[in-house]
Amino acid sequence: MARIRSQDYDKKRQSILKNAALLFADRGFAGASMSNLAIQCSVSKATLYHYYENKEAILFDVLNQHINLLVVDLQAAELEGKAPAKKLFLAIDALLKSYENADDTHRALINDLQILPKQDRRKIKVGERIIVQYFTDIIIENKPELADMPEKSMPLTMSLLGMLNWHYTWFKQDGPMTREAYSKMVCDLFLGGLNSDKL
Amino acid sequence: MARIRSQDYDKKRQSILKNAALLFADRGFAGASMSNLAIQCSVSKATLYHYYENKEAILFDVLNQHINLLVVDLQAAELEGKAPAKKLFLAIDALLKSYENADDTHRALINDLQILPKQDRRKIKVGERIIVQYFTDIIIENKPELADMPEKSMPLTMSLLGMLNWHYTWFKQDGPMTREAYSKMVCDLFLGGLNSDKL
DNA sequence: CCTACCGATCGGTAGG
DNA sequence: CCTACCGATCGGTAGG
Repeated sequence: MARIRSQDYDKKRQSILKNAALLFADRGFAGASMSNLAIQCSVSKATLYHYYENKEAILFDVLNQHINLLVVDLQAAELEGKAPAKKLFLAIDALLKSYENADDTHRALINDLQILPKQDRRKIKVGERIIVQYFTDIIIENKPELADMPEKSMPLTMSLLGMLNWHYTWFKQDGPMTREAYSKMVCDLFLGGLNSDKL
Repeated sequence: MARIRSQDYDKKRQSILKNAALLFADRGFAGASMSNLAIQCSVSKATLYHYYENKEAILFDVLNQHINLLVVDLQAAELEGKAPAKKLFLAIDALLKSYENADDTHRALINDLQILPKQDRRKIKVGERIIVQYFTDIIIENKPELADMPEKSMPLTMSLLGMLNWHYTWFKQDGPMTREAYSKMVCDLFLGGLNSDKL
């Protein structure tokens, strides 16, 4: 017999995730209690345990869905046949757009990933590595001689990702610069530096 | 009557701070208990409350000492009379060197600053703003027309600080690139981009 | 600076 | 006999 699930099972699960990400980002994993989360979700604590085995499983799902969405959004960028510089801009912009409205989950990833047991942490890191490789490949397309210099291409990739991953700490939605304008600035800054004679 | 302090009062206080930073970075502020900390410091829990009024006061001191040291180390860099590009390199290198052995406090700053009450948070942010201004001034020295364009210089400064503040997530002490070599790479990358015709 | 505790709240689970 | 929950409370531990 097929098991029957509540009509809004997925909707409720997503609501738990959304609220958990907010709480984890706000107070940290340990500081966010299951009671807090239950109230935030307008369900009983027991209901949370119906959807998730324990608190850690919620954190894992928050981080896993976040990293999966980033990968999907990046791979949805249509780079095929574009010039290398254009590809870099599109990739940067796709990542920044994916970060939009995901500040909470981004914070949770940065702050709380290490709390997960090794096994789970490794699964998240697989997604992170895909993103790093994605950008490394585009950077190498822009400067082919880096292909055989991982000791240079790695720090360069991490520098680029540093700019993008730090963005949430200072960017204001209603500031003087749009997300897309910042994508362009980062792309120009990075490529300008990459192609200067010093590097 | 003057109160008498234990001979090693300051030494013990620093030991508490050092261990607290480690615990906060490892488990987050809420996840690090005063009991954990007492054991880590080989003192009783009551002793901790002899040195600090409460748990938040320890966090504040960790973050405050960290940010103060960063400011001091930056201001100790001898920039006087150096060329603008050289100044940028020296400032970047001073910050990265100051981060050395301070990964825990850096993590605590990123993850747990928001937990402090507004008043305390503001005190820490004063130090952060000094550092941002310090780099902005040097960037403007390297590209004077940015002086009247804060809507451009601000994102540029934050991009540079993003690279530096993200460094701890991937840098390995025994990796192929030294801290100083990375300072040089970041400096060349940033100045190369800044002086390219696109920006 | 210690042991011995407190009010409260933690993550998780019982019966129905 | 199932699922999807609820009110109440478990044994331990938190900050103080």
